[in-house]
Amino acid sequence: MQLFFLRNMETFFIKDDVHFNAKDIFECGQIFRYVKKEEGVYGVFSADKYAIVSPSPMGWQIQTKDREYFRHFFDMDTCYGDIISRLIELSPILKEATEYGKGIRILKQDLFETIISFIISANNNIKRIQLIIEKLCLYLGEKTPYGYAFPTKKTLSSVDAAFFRQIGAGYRADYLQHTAKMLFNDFDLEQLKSMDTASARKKLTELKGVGAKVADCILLFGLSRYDVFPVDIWIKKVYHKYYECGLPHSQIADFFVNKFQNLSGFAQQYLYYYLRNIDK
DNA sequence: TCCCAGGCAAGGC
DNA sequence: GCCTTGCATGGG
Repeated sequence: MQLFFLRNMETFFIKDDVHFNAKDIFECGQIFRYVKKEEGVYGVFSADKYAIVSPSPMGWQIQTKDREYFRHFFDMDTCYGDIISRLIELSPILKEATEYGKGIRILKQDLFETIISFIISANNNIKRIQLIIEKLCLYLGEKTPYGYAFPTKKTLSSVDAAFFRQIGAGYRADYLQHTAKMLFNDFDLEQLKSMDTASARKKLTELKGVGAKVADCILLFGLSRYDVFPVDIWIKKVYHKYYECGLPHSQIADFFVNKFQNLSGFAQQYLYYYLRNIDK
């Protein structure tokens, strides 16, 4: 096993835990700025921070300048074993889904980056989403020794829609331009943290390009709200394959939140990852 | 050529 | 409220 050592980086280890697996964490669809270096070895960016995750004889090795940030980022204070057993009690299919994706952890991502990234994600495929975000960082992000940071609110608000079109954002260019300006000028992200989930969702949908599904992704990955269930094309397949199927699209999220309550976000991510890789 | 991708906004009813 | 349509782009 080759170890990747970086200068000026601290190292910490996550002792062997079946509920921590780099592949599951990064490839389950929750995050776009990661690079697979070799089997089990990933570089991951969050805002202007960076870490390398690799398996080692002492457990998962995390190398970073921002140790505490990434302990929090990887949600190390949550016991995923408990969550999984409770989910299995709530719905039988979660037994297979959590077995398949047992190494998933829901990352605590940078809020601004999450908003912009998931606006780009709408009606798009993951490869292209990653490519567009990569260009965003390359052209507007600060250069660091390990790659480009995500652009700041100020920088992102200073470019026009033509820039976003040029990097391939398509019709989302206007949403991005408008929302970047809103977030820099008069939209207070901090207030969202003290709002209840329903109010925060309503507030988020005031942003251009943020509808019900994107808002739920922002709440889940950027605000650590677990009483949400983002419904995209894959979750619709889950719904029709494993659950009842008489509800209109707009009520499917409520159906799942009613079932999984404050574990909905976890359930959603296991089911999404499972169906995307099993069903294709 | 058509269909699809972590949907949204706008307009019709 | 729910449903339909148009929407940029690149890959299959």
